[in-house]
Amino acid sequence: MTLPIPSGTGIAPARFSSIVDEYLNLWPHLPVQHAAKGQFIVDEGDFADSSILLLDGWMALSKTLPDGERQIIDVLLPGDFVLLGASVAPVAACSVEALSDASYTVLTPERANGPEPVMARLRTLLAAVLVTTQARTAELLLRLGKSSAASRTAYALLELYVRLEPLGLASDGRFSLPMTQQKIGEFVGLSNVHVCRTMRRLERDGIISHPAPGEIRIDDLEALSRIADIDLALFREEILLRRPS
Amino acid sequence: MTLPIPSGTGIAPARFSSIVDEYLNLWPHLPVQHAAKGQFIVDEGDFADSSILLLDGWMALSKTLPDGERQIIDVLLPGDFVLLGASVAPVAACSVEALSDASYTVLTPERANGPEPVMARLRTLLAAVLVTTQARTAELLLRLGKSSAASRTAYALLELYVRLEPLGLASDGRFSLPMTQQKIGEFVGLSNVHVCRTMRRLERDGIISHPAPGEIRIDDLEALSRIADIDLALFREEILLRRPS
DNA sequence: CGCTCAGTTGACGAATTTCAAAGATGGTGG
DNA sequence: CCACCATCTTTGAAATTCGTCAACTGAGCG
Repeated sequence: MTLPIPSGTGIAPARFSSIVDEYLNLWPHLPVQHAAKGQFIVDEGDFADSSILLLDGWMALSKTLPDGERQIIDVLLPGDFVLLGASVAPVAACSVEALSDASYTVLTPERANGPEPVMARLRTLLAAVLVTTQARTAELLLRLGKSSAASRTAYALLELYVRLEPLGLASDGRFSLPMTQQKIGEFVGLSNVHVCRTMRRLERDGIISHPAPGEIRIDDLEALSRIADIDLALFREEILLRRPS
Repeated sequence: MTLPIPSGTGIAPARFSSIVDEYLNLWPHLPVQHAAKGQFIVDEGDFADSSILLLDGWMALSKTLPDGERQIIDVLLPGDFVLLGASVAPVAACSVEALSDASYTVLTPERANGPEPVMARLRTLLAAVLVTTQARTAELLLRLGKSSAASRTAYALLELYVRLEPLGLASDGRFSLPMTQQKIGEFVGLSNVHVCRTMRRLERDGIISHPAPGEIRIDDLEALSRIADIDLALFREEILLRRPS
């Protein structure tokens, strides 16, 4: 199956996850939408009773305080979807922003909640993706609540790496990261200044490096996991879908 | 419809939420399970491919770091459910602990993913409950990342109050809170000591009071909302289900 | 060439944790 | 009924972490 999806920011083309295949097989004629880097697709408080299925590129779910402080709730990668709202709860709790140029499609209840067996299988996958979304949000919350700056930063890099790898978007510890330190700070709950200090230290300690602007390489996965307080094997089980064999 | 559910810690009997009604109408003969205060129903890393629907009492989703620090990801109230795992992602990312004596039932995919219209309606409700769960987790994450101790604490009290009210478990700003300051700290990411300081200050400022041990009264909802950086009306829309009229 | 924006670094101050100890409170067994 | 125990709350003082402010650097771009 070939799709008219533009290449994103990845260093290699994404292998589509099973959920994207499933959904696009079911609805082959759905319009694919595009968003430019920096564009907001949804704003907090908007009416929303559907979901977004990300096909290519990076997006962020975020919330903002009255004083302008922003927190990124979750980073979305190809194959992820956001349950934005539902008919009895139709208000979006988060904004959705494109971190890179991105393409996506809109998933409505009618296109997923039908009685057909195909849809039942789709729902099984959707539930699984939801579970992994919750799992990584929980990990993030744990670190925002109880961990140091170093641990949070290490965690963020590790989460992204672990998720990018099965998509073919990271290899040999190296991946492109289309986020400024400001945005990384919004993700892990630190000031941009402190993100810089923390990452510099990781760099000086030989744990990560910076082969090109916008790219990261993890040189010592073991050490990074230790700093992030992560058991990699368990972590992968929690936030990745089992590969259909 | 009358159910053999023991009264929880509430100061008034809970009116069951629509989702509980719906599910129990659909499966009237399901065993209701009980858990004693402090008991863990699920541990992080356990195999899990089903969900828990809380009928009565309080539960907490939590995660623990290797050094023993714990973060409460979400507090569950009657009518909430947790999507613990799914067939392609069958590992529980959180532990589930009873904060008070509680009763619950187990919700499996077979009991929700069928083609029957009743199940489709149940799924609509489940999706809505999921949306509200995500909404409050996002609010919490925002505060752990970007807010002061006062704001976090105020938020926690407010979230619980707003959720308890439509269940008939809070009236006139007053509700019972079966959590020690230690646990509140695990929820909002503060040390028990600082929770104490912060709540004492709110008390001295006449914003909350403490009519009895284990009970809280919000005396100045307006002020508490301001401290928590919350727009109450919008907040209610995001974390509450629309009442079926 | 100069502009802007992201990253970097230092110095300082504020918020929170940790450590320690002293009240409450409730439950339990004598 | 009381004494004791464990647990929770409260408060103070010291130590730490991180945010803010400010200045400088470097890369990309018109």
